[in-house]
Order: sequence, then structure tokens, then C-alpha cells
Amino acid sequence: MFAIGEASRQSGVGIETIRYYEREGIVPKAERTASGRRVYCREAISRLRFIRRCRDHGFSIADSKMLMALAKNSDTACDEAVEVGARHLTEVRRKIAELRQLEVALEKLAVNCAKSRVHCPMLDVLTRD
Amino acid sequence: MFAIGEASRQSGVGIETIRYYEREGIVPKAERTASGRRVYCREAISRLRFIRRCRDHGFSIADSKMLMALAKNSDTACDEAVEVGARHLTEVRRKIAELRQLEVALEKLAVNCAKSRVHCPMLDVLTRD
DNA sequence: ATGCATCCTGTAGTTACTACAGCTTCAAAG
DNA sequence: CTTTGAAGCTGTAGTAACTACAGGATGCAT
Repeated sequence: MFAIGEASRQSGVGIETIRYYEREGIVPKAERTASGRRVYCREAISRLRFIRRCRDHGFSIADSKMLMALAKNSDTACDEAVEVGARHLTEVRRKIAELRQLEVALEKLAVNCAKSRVHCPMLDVLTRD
Repeated sequence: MFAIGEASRQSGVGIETIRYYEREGIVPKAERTASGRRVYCREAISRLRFIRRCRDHGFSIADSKMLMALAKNSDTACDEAVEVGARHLTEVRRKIAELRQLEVALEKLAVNCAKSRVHCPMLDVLTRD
């Protein structure tokens, strides 16, 4: 059994974040010592690591919880997990597309700007009624 | 002079958002009628539109305020505005790169998953100690 | 006079943490 | 046995930029 600092080191999840996860019911409440300190078994640490991996892959907390639930039972786990993953991938691609458009727009915005102009074309575009 | 609903329509900024901008000092406080309703002149509506254009371009509120300040005076406006724009563009490109990596990671994550597997390779990767 | 649209204030919720303040407990060194 | 420094505890507030009410007041057309 490990203290929260050790659990944090082993899982890669910050101490404050671990407490936050517990408060929010994202992971089950940790057991406590007689004096009230949290203790973590290997399984609890694995859960934290699982969440961290999900978050690293950009999954929301809600998705992470769902994936964690799938990981520990269910015959149709793969089906459902892959669907969650596919939805997320779609979303990531949508964001990429959006940011690309933004990139183009920003490039255009400053295109006629040169140093020390009194009249800034970029501010013009933003101001134009 | 226009009521807040009309200002919202003309600027493309939601009513609640306009009130929020005022509360937060992002735009000056609107004038009021005798009965306490906000009224907006063309200039005030232009300010709202300016902020909206900035936000559409992904600028933060802080950057938007700065650009708005630059737009209404200063000789070196173009210099500074372009710098704000350039920093933002860099940030957008960084985010795109990050999301591309995420895209690749997600593609790999589900690569060995096929329908109705009992043992899901994706969940495996997330779980592995 | 009535009814419906529009407006007001103030508060709380969203996402996923992060940062304290102020206190207690543990473990090792002297 | 005491001291001291690290580590832990709770509870609260802050982050970014809105959005969504609830519960009322006002304006305008019929």
C-alpha cells in the first residue's frame, strides 16, 4: 500500500488531481490509515494510470470513465470502446480542420501589414463596419 | 440608439454575452434609459462587432481588448497588432501539431480492434501496467 | 386592459484541473 | 525524546469565456 505521493509518482497523476478525482467520484474513494491519510493499492494506482492514459489521448473525463468501466467487464467492450475512440478521432479531426481554417484566416489578416505603417490593414479588417 | 436585442443582432454577439462583456469591463458600460434598459449607439455596436471578429479569429479576450485599444489610437499600432497576430498564429500552429500527433496516436490505438472481439487491443494499451 | 416580447439582476453551471491557507502527521536525525 | 522538514489533510477560490436559468419589471400593440 502506498501514500498519495507515491501513487502520484507511479501513476503520473498529480496529487491535487488525485484528490479531485476522488471528490468527483471519477475513481472510488481511497482507503484511509487510522490518522486519515489516503492509501492506494496497486489496482487503485492502475486505475489512475488508466485515466491518465485516456486523458493523454485527449479523451474527456466522461469518456475515460466509460472506457474504464468497459475495460473491467462486458463482452461487447471492444465494440463500444472502438466507437468511443472513433467518435473522439472524428472530433479531433474536426478541430484540426477548424484550426487550419483559422491558420489561413490569420495569415490573410496580416498579409498587407508591414512594419511602421500608420494605418494597419489587419486592424482595418477587424474594425470594418 | 438601439436596445440590447438589436445590438446583439447587429453585432452578432449574444445578449447574455454582451451583458457579460459589460460586467467584466471588456466594453464600457452601456448608457441606460430612464427605466434602466441598456441602449447602444453605433459606435458601441462597432466595438461589439470588433470583439466578435477577434474572437472568431481565435484571439483571447485579453488580446481582443489589446487590439481594440490599438485600433483607436497609437502610431505604432500596426507593429504591435501584427505581433499579437503573429504570436497567435504560432499558437494555432502549435495546437494543430499537437492535435495531429493525437490523431496519429488515436489511429494506432484502435488499429487492431475488430468488431466483437472479447479482448480489446485498445483497452489493453490503456490498461497495460 | 391584456398579453406577449423583451429586458433586468443575480446566481450557478460548464471543463478539468490548480493553487493556496492553515493545519496535522510522519519519519529520521540529534 | 525532541525537533524539524517533508508530506498529508480539508476547504475554498481561481482559471476562460461564456451560457442558462429564476423571478421579476417594462414596452408595445391590440
